[in-house]
Amino acid sequence: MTQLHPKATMTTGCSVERALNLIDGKWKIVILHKLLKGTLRFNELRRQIPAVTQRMLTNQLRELEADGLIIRTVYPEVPPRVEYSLSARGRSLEPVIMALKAWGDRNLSSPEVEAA
Amino acid sequence: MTQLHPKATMTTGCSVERALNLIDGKWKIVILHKLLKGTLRFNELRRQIPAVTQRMLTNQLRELEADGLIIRTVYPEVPPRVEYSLSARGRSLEPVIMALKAWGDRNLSSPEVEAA
DNA sequence: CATCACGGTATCCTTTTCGACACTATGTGC
DNA sequence: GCACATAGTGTCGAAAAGGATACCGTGATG
Repeated sequence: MTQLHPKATMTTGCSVERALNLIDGKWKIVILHKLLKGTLRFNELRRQIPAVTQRMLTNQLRELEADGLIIRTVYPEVPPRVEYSLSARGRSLEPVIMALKAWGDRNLSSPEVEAA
Repeated sequence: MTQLHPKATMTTGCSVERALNLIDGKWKIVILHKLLKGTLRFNELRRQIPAVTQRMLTNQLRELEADGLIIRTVYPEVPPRVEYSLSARGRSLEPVIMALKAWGDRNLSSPEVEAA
């Protein structure tokens, strides 16, 4: 409540511009996409997105959490268990993510086709 | 033909990741969004997106052109006239852009609501 | 006792991004 | 003659993003 949106404080530009501010960063959409299929633990995400480094993953997850798009649940166990899941707001991005994925599938899935 | 995708050469990750590679950059989606409404000249774009600098706008437009998302038409007149319009590929991003805009409108248009 | 897994931090460093500013050529208007 | 508009380019430098690596505490495992 006290300060929900570190990145969403801008008021300039159209809603497109402001929305982009929430999902910039190389990995955010990818993370959200993975979480669409269900809750994942930190290292499960790491394994699903091999190209992301630990620091980056932490970083992006913290920003997503700060923006209210995901929920971070810490289980005070040993070894520690931390689960990430989409918030309602995060889940509401599903149409965007799926539209992007559909576009990627249509336009990028077979590069040799467009080279032909 | 010879080398269409400077940014699309990556093959790693899912289609979502690869699609993101084409539309990263702060302004690309915004530019595409403006162009959805019709052809625009360079300075018209600048005026519609006041926050972008001239160098950045040029830069992003060149990348969009190189990725085959927009078409740049130069009219050899004086003063020079250059028009930018969406290619078919660029226009195919419309669902993504509109989904993002819809989301932004729903989630970001009135920040005070979510603070309540 | 050493190692591993978990979920991170902290630090350093390189790369990329991006803004500010100056500059270009040409024709028109003042 | 000077400024303005068009559509940029070039250079500089600051800032941010992002990668590599090392480290943390704990409990189980070997």
